[in-house]
Amino acid sequence: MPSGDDKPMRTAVRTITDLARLAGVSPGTVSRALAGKSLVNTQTRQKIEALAREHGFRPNQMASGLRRQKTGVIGVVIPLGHDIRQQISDSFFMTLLGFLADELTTNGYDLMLRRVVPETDPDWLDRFIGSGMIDGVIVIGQSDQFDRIEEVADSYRPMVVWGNHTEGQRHCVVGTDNRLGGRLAAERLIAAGASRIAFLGDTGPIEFAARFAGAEDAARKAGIAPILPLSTHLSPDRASIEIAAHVAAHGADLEGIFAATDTLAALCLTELRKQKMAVPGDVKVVGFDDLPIARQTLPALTTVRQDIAAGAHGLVDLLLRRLAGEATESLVLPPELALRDTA
Amino acid sequence: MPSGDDKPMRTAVRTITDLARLAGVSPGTVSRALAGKSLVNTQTRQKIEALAREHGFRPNQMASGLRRQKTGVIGVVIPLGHDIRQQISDSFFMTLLGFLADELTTNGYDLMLRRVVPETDPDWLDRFIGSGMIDGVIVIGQSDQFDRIEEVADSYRPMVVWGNHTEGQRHCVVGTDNRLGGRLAAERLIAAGASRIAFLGDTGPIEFAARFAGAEDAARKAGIAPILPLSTHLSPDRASIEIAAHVAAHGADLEGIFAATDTLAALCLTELRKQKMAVPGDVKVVGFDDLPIARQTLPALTTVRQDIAAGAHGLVDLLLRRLAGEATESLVLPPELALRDTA
DNA sequence: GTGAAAGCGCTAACAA
DNA sequence: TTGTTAGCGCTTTCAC
Repeated sequence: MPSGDDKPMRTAVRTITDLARLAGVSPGTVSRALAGKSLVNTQTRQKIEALAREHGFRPNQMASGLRRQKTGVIGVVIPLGHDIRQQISDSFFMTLLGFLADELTTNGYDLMLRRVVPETDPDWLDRFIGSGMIDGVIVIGQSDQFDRIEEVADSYRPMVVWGNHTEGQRHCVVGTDNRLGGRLAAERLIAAGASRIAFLGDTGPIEFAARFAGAEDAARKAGIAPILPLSTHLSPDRASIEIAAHVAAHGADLEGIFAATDTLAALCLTELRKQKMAVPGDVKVVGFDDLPIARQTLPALTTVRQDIAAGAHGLVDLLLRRLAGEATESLVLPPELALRDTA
Repeated sequence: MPSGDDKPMRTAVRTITDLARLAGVSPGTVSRALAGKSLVNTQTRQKIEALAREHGFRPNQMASGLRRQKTGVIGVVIPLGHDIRQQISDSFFMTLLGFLADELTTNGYDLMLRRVVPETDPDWLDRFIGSGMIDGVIVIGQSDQFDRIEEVADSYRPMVVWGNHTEGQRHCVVGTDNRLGGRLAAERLIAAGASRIAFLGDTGPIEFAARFAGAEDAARKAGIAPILPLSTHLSPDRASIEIAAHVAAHGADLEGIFAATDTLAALCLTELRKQKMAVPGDVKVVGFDDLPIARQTLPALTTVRQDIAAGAHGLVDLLLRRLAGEATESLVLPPELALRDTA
């Protein structure tokens, strides 16, 4: 390898002013040219673009943002409520995040991700919004922060939340009709012959509460015994232990289990197998979410599908509309039963 | 509800200057007070802090960033290579991302997430770095962009990459010793009695190539037949079909399968079951990653564990050091065999 | 310990 | 069509 420097040591072009000097025009013209404004001579524009490319120049987004009072960044925040650490690694949130990244990129926005623990930082939402770094915010999951979100929604428009829709709420939300989903799940269990049914999961979070309520609706309508709530945490480690105990205590009495998430359902199937209970023979199981894992459990899991891609699309679409000043309604997505082998 | 306005309509305090006026000091003093600098009178500081709290004021980060030439944001970029869309939702990347978010937050940084498709945007890395929005960048996965990353590393210091370490490379990388991991996997298969072994997955990506090479090392050392590479895509849909075909074509000849990822291993187990092959009786299987799913397959998956939390910690630690001007070595993490029931 | 003033890099009037 | 100019909100010398 010859020792010569191939690359000429050009003066670094770091600012629009540097580039202007090189092009023999004013900074304003460079700004206009690079921003694709119409009022620039084609030749001038081409010269500037060529120069920019040659020197790998890109306008500083912080400066541009400061001046234009917009950042081109959307904040995505995940409040970690009840179980501090588990939710984030929850496959559902992660999948949603992936779709969100795509949707935002497609619309020319960057994504700033923040995980917060409202209990230790009650100011989490205002802090994010007030940072001046984001043009709008998407909140993934209401956790136990419904009231805080409502308050903020009164004075801050560009916010959309993934979660449960409650009659009369003031913040714009996108989410599956959890109550209907819960009803579908329980109806399936009942149709498969179960009449002593349990709900597996914490009924505290509002989404789960709605799923539980939907199941109760179905039970009432069918005239069977009330749904038995069996509380668990969401982290796999704790949940496994809790599920084992629940199955040992109530397994013999149960004919159907409606798990609040597919993750819990999968753990439950493992536990039922360990305790020699046949699925769907002895007990039928229905999950919620339709994550990839639902196809791979044994037997394959019957579950309630949430359309995550549609959800992400809705979140971004509504947020952009609000950014444009539109007043938007919430979007409630219909769940759908994915019928497989456990019920 | 009474109709009166409880909240006094205060003049909005949006800038440090507004707050200065209220406090009867100069903007400079407010800046110093809020930044926690030592040279401010304690009384003045407290008055300013109280006022800031009362009005929910937070300094604008874009302005601060522009002035100080740093943003407090770290970019995390995921290049989507061979299979365009699948990798992101890959549970492994998502888990790593979760840990990264925590590590960065702990260190006072925000996280800007970007997914890029290098094929359609060859300039992906420079564009991100040049945006002026980030102080440093973490690249998750080398994909097929090894050379591009090497080039950039020559002139841009605050970058750390998750991926495979190659002798003599110039970019700072954190990752598992994939070759050693591959050797562990194959050695386990061999120890379990398999001597006709296949590698399931694309050997193109450098990480996977190293895993394959490690398995070949073990095969050579044990004097058994060379490892048979069975190529697949990573997206579950395509992979299922390909795996089904591979199993049908080669299943009878095989005693061991080393899958490039747990996700592929899980699909493979499903397929083997469908085609009535007993695991580990007829064929033994080892995965890679030790994702949560590995505990839930049937039989539970023997796999090679990557310590994702340690990886995230290393990435952030090295990046912060580089930001501080230190020259850092790459970090190669030791994989570990998680012995379960499939081999 | 505090104020005044300059300026980070960019954009958008307003002129020319 | 282009140049000039005045800031966006903040930090940081440099005086006092």
